[in-house]
Amino acid sequence: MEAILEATSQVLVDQGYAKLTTTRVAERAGVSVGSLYQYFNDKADLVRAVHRIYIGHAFGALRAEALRSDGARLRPRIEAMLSALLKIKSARPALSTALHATMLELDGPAYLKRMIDQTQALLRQLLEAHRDELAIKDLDLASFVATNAVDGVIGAAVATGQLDHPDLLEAVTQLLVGYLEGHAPRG
Amino acid sequence: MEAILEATSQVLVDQGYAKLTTTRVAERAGVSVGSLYQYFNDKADLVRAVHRIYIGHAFGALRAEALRSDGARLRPRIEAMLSALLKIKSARPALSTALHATMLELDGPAYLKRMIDQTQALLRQLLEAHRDELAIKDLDLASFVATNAVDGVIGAAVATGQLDHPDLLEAVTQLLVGYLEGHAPRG
DNA sequence: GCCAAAAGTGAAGTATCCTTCACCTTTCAA
DNA sequence: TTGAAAGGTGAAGGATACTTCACTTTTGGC
Repeated sequence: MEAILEATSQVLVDQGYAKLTTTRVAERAGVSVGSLYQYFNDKADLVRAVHRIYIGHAFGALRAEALRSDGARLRPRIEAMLSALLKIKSARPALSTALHATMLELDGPAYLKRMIDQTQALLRQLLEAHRDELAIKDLDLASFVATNAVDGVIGAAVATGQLDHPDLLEAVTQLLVGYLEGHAPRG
Repeated sequence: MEAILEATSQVLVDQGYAKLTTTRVAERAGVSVGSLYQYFNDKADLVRAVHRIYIGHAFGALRAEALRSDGARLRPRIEAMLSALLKIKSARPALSTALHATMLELDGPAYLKRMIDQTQALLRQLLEAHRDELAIKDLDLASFVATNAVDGVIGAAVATGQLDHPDLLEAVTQLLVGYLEGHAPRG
């Protein structure tokens, strides 16, 4: 089953979901087509499983980093979390892009909503812990904007193969912290 | 042909690319399947055409807004362009999301690269015109980050149906301007 | 009114693909 | 050793899709 999931990831990365067939996955996994259906209900289920694992991994790392840096100032905490995120994406850049595209196709906007809600909740918790350092009126809006801004930048960096740009981490950190700390003046 | 393109958009929005068949498109357009192939080479070509038109529309509006606001300060210019962008997305929110997902599936990361390059170039021009107001070392990095941050936030807003949030425009403007103007202090 | 070119039609050909299931192989407790 | 349960196999069924092309309809210049 491990082999099946790995095969799915590989086919997804270098053929795309449109060309991901049960036969191809089985072939690459070194098992027969029938075996796929022993573990997964159908083709979509297979991809969702890969995605679930990947996402669990990523969120786990982010949550862990949030805990580990508890007590520190906002900026270093955010930088640590962003650094963890970059590290995860760097491990298998193409996979995260391919999974994103596939889930978008499979579950449509509903998928995006789930992702956004989850990330937003994570960031909102962080912001609440640092509420006194900030002067944010609408925590929900702020975490929504911050979450998706980061996601946009990092997603683009992954897709264009610039994850290892030496100044990326600093730039994204600055984007986030600058927004969060500096958006009071206009209030 | 207009009808075919519109039918494609509609099917894409409420069925997704996986269920977009030539038969369905022809049906909704009120023509026969054969007619599709008189104007387009194949199914993918059809979707690409819709996308091309949509993107041309969007970039045209952005460029126009950039010209119209020539001479003004950076912040109002950016706000004007963002406002134009929000207006375009508001017109057919589901379409922009559906097209994005489909092109991602069709052309993979290559599609993203093209989009990013185009937007980045547009923003870079703007930044160069205001170089004296800013203290940016790496214009490329700055426009990359800014571009994709905005794209991430607005894309998420579209997908979650929050495009009409009253404070969205102000928040995104602040995100962008804050990043561009305020990222010197660390240099 | 005529006719050739352009536009339109849709049944049929060809190609995959997903999924099932009857059968085979391995595992392992008794 | 035995035999039943669990795991694995892959050919075949059933369904759907893309694309083509011989044929019909419309258009528009003369």
